[in-house]
Amino acid sequence: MDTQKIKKLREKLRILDRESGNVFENQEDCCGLTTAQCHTLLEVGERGPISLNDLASHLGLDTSTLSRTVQGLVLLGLVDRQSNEKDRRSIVLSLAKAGRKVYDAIDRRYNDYFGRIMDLWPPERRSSILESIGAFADAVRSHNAKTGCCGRARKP
Amino acid sequence: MDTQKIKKLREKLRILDRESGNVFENQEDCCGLTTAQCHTLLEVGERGPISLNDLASHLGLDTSTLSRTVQGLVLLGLVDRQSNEKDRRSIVLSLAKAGRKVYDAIDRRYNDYFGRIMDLWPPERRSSILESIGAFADAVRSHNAKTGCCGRARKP
DNA sequence: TGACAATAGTTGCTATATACAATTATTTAG
DNA sequence: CTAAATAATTGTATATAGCAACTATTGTCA
Repeated sequence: MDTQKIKKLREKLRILDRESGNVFENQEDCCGLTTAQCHTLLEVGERGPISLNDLASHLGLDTSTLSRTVQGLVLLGLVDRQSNEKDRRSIVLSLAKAGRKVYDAIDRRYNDYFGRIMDLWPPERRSSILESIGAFADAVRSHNAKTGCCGRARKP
Repeated sequence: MDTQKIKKLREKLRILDRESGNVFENQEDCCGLTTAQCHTLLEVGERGPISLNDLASHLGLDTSTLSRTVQGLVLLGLVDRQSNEKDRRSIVLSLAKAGRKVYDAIDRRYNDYFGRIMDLWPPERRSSILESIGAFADAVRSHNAKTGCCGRARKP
């Protein structure tokens, strides 16, 4: 494929990374949480109850890193950390009551933010954009998985 | 717009962020450079000669952060840092000869990587995906700029 | 079944990346 | 000409991350 187009794509991806990466990565919009805490809380909300190990895989993080981030959320009373009775090595993470509230607030803001952007286009255009981004993201992921190219979570 | 679709989009964006963010963010593929150095070198290659200030804006970084990253690249002999004779407060960054070589190597790998992904689809599909990602990235950027939503580079 | 391997999580250590505040040198404005 | 503004650097602090070592379990197989 034409190198110029690829370079253009790379530039757009950089823009997307910078611009959308920075959205809400500030304490006001993340309810006083740090970026890592915010991501972790959202992920627990979406996937919980979940073990630390599984969550680390989804986030592509080392368990040691996540362990500390979770520790912060537990101390803030936002996440519950219970021992799994079926396998007492493992723990079960879920949203605490206060965590649910914070999750909902952040979730709503994210939805508003991206909703407002998508509303810039007419409906068919929206679907096409959603579809393209989805296809591209999936392709990148499966390509990485196939080639073992990157991301420590799948290296070994 | 439908909340479910927005949440799906957010998930795809997270995947994209994690997967494509991690591409080449390892020393083997970045020729022994750190992530920040790698990004900076690429940006100097694309936009140089450029002042530290302007480069920091493009990267959305504080000048102090970039100053240190550039310092590393200068010490490695990859970037030239010259004083601007028109305004002696400012400096002019450009690729050194060795930096050009490293730039070319990294650039080629990025192009190969994304080229291989785009080649998964037939040509019309490719154009549509490129177009969608471009439009979305631009929309996010202009939305952020308009609302002053985020990114320290534009906060003041 | 009993030793040894594998797994889940935590903690110690270190490196990287980043921002804000203060400082220096220079330029621009009033 | 002095004062404000600007570009870069340096001092300091924090967040994020991974690897290695360790503990506590669970699983395996001889």
